[in-house]
Amino acid sequence: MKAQLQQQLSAILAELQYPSVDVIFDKPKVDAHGDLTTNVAMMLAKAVGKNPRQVAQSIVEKLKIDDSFLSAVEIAGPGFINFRFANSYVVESAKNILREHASFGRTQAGSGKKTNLEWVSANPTGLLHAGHGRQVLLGQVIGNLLEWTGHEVTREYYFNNAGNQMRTLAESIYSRYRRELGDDYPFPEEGYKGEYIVDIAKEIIAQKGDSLKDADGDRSYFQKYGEEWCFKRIKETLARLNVKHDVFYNEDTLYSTGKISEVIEEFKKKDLAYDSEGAVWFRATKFGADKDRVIVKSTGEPTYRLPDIAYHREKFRRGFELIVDIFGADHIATIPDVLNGVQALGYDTKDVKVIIHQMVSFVNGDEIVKMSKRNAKTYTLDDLIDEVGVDAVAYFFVMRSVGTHLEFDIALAKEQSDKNPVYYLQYAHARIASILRHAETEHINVHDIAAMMANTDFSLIREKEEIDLLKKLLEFPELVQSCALSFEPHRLTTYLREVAETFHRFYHEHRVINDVKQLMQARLTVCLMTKIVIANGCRILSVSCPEKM
RNA sequence: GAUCCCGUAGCUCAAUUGGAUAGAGCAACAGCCUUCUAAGCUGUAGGUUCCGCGUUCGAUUCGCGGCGGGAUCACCA
Repeated sequence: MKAQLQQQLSAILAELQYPSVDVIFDKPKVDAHGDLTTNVAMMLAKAVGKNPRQVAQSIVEKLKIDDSFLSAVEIAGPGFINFRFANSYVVESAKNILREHASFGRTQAGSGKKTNLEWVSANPTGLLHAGHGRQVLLGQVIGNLLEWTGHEVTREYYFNNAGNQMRTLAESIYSRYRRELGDDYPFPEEGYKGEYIVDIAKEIIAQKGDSLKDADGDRSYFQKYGEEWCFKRIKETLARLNVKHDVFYNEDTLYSTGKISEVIEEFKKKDLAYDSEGAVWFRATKFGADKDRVIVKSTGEPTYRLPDIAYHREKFRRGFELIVDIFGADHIATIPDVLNGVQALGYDTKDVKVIIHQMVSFVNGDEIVKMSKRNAKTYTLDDLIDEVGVDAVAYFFVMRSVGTHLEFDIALAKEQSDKNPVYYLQYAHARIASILRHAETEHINVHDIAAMMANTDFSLIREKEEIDLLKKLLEFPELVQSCALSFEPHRLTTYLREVAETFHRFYHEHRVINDVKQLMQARLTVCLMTKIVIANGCRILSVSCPEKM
């Protein structure tokens, strides 16, 4: 429809010898302005030397409209041309929802682009805390959106099980181990204070007793044990949220295969790196940074920048055409260095999309929930899931745009009432399911979609609330596409809320189960279409949609 | 001090990526259940979109300058 109109309008512009401009359609906010609007007349007004409404008039006069598609074309406001869909067009289009059902909303906008999505990537030195939830769910939903738009997505988790942090982990466990055995052993200055360290130490005692007491500085057992313990827990937490990574990429492979030294040499050859004070420096100032950055410490160990750069290069080498990273705002400083490094190696950074989300704060009603790391008792993501449930966690973490700080109200999230937006959405789905169950007692097989289509007289779908609802449902594929391409999953929650709202209004105005068999059938079909869209949307959101509440 | 993000109704946030009368949810007030799920619906009230200047037919959106909040500025990741 859009494409057709676009073509026709472009032809008219040419015929009128107006300069050619892109004909773009928007969906007006206000119902009175129709279903599609274009601002071409305003764009042209100046060049043509006429006022926008006159320009619009001249265009509309040439327009041939097919009234099975459009019921009205109007010039409005400063010079908008507004189009209103005919009901028959809306209803006809809506049949696609039934035809495609579980795939309705999928498009090929990504045209099979090989995409690497990296997120979570927490090192196995501890548990995921509640704040990690935002990243976990953002990545999950963005991954789903990319799949729904035809990207070929590899979900990846990058981790480092060597270096400082892991040594600290081992040292922390060892210290707790000795203390649990009754020794007065010092706890490392920057050690991990969480109580899970004590749990790990106790497990080791249960298995090995005090046999590791005099390890003579060798902490490898503790490190390995700690790493495996933490990773197991992290994966379990992710699994509760249905998050599953395809690849766990170990930073160490970058060393063992020589990718790190390769980058250093290449940088030096290009005069992008130099030795000084016993360290190797990256000429970040060449890319506008305020000072150069160390990439290899005087101890010989690289800083995080170097492996990050090598890692991104490997992503390109592995054939990915789109590379998506999700980071919290606390990592913001590292991004320019990595991008500059990758660019210096000859790759186009426009194929790297870095999504930075702002931090999360937790409140419980009026009370601020602290999750200080100094505190031994941290609030973990598991704790949060236990408290509010998987669905609320999934929904709440993506319902705000990534650029804003997210305030997560635990009291609201666990409230099973209309205040809670998750329940509002799920309730709409359950309500429809309930209606469909009633239909089955009327001997209508609502699961046989082909039969539903065949038995429905679509011309009976004509109430305003029904048409409004179908229009809303028909926005779904384009919305999914737009959310995916702009990496803005929160807009999906906004949309689904509107769907639920539009459905409730329809439900309130029109009785579905009624004595007029044909009318009932038509309305059941509308219900089924709505159910399909809500279910598909929920699947993208990783939120369940219950048949009963 | 520098860099990045944010500033919209009492609170939490949207706003189709520059469009028309800035919208939802909570909270407040007033209505609607003998009938498919009231976890719902309808209505009322609530605004100098932080301030100023600019760009243009048109700015919450873009640019510049302030003010306020957050994050980051390691030979930690």
